[in-house]
Amino acid sequence: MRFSKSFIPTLKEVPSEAVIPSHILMIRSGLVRQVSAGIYTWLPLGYKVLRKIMEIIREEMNAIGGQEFHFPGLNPKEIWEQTGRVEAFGDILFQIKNREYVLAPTHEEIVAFHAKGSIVSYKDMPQIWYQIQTKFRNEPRPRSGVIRGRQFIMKDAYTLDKDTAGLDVGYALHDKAYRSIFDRCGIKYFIVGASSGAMGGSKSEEFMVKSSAGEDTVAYCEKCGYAANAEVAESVAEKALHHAESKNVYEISTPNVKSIDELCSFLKIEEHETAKSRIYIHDGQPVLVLMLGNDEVNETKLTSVLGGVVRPAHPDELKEITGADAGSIGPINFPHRTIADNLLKDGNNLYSGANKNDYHIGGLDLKRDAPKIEYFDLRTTESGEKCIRCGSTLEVFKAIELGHIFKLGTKYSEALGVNFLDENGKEKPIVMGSYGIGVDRVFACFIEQNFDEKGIVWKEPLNPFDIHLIGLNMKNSLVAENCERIYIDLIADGYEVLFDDRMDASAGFKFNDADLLGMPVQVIVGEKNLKDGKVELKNRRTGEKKIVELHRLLDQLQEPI
RNA sequence: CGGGGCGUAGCUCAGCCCGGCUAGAGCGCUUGGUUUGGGACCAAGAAGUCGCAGGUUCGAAUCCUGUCGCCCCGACCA
Repeated sequence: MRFSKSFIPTLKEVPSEAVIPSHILMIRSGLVRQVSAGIYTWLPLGYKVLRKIMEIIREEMNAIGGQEFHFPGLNPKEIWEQTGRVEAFGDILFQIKNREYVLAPTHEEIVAFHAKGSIVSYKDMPQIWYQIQTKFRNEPRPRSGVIRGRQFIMKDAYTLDKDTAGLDVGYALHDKAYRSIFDRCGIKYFIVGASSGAMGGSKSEEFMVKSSAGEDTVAYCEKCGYAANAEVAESVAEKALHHAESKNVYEISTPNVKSIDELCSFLKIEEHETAKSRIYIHDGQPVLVLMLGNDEVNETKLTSVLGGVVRPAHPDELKEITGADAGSIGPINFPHRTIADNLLKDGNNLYSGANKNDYHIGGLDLKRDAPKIEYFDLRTTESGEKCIRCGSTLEVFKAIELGHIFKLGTKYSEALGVNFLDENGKEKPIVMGSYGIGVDRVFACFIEQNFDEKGIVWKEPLNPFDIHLIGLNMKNSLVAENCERIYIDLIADGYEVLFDDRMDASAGFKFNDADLLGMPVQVIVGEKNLKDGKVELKNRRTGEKKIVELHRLLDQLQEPI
């Protein structure tokens, strides 16, 4: 493709609306343009890459027996009301003003609609139905470029099975297909077991990419692959000590000591010898939550342990409940329920608050002094702690969800009455699975993982072009003529070539555009080398250059630069 | 939805606090010329209802009120 005739609007300056690298580079290199918050146009070069991603997805979905559909984006609202999801999605669901339609944020309802009355026998299953299509969600806050948009492209697939054993098979096939898809796209990802949330259903896995632009926090072990959402992640951490000799409880005056840090430096003790108290209100009743040292309470774990509604106590409630302000609260003589983190079990000679302002206690023996205490895993996992599976070091970081596979079960088939007859002539609801991939996110994540200070660094197979042919000074007839011939030869040899044939752009301008656009190989044709019958090859990723004989160009391209 | 920031030429931004000639710069664009191995140079030029509406004032990009949009943090997130 000739650059001079292409719409590739590159930008020298960093667009003000973009913050993360992929977003900045997608705009600067003319791949996308924003139309409104969370709404983007894919420009030709970007759409070319997007099509490559979609084609990989298509191939892998077809390989597991998937059949491609094209479901409507516009859905009757009625069908969404039948599954209760108008309410479940709430404001996220776009609703059409002048007709009773909604813009589909996903397609379980429509799949169930088509299955109903058509998939009527156990002999009709299994089925794998999928599509690659635009989805609409009224996100309250779109962000990070195409990573979270109000309109985005999703590959969504659905399995229809007669029983859960069949569902297990379909789920495993998708797990395999997803690994192939992300592997082929050259993306570094990991897999997290997750809760299914508002989709309904049981088992699910998320395919994640590490990124500071991510919306989930996960704990990950590089060595064994253990990965979990930080809300549920477990780790091995050092327990509180149990000393042979248990001291008696004694009061210590600690004026103005409010935090564990201050307590440690005031008493010259280790964090590990202290027990921190936090007060929560659980269904209206106070609960003291005791943590070892400075460990943070994981409120998701706390909520799942307690059930019901849990919130931190307000500062003015603390005094009323404990007799002291935050910083001096402790478990001794606390008149309400007390729960503690597992790490504190059997701990003794601990320091904690005295429930009296400006006083702490020493010699706390939990078994002896707070016998009714209950122990649970309540702590927030932090980077550097040990993996519960292999003992290696865990890392905690932000991540982007690229794909999600669910075992839905019969939620939608029951709601919409999608039944079949089994081997015994008995009517049963179809068992469904649902599987999504954020196609634009694959694109953005690839860039997040493949760029440098000059621009994007594409690699096979997503690169929009194989070769960026740069003609320096196209007004020089020697350069122009040779470029034209090279361009034709490269295409004839099967390469996809972007030919920078612009007459008026200076050399430096072209070099910088080429680095920004990031094709894997640059073929640089200038008067200097051409006089000796040579051209230059540059490897975009390594920056390495090689001067080669023009007549040996095609051979040289076969070899690493 | 809570907190913060921004809206002036196609892009990046200055001017606004402290109201006052004809609203600026760089990049980009047009024309002509000179250049051509790392974002060239000279000359001439086109281009803005200062987001929108209302108000205060002799006078508003600038002050006030409202409104819309965009970005960031948080909440939310199949």
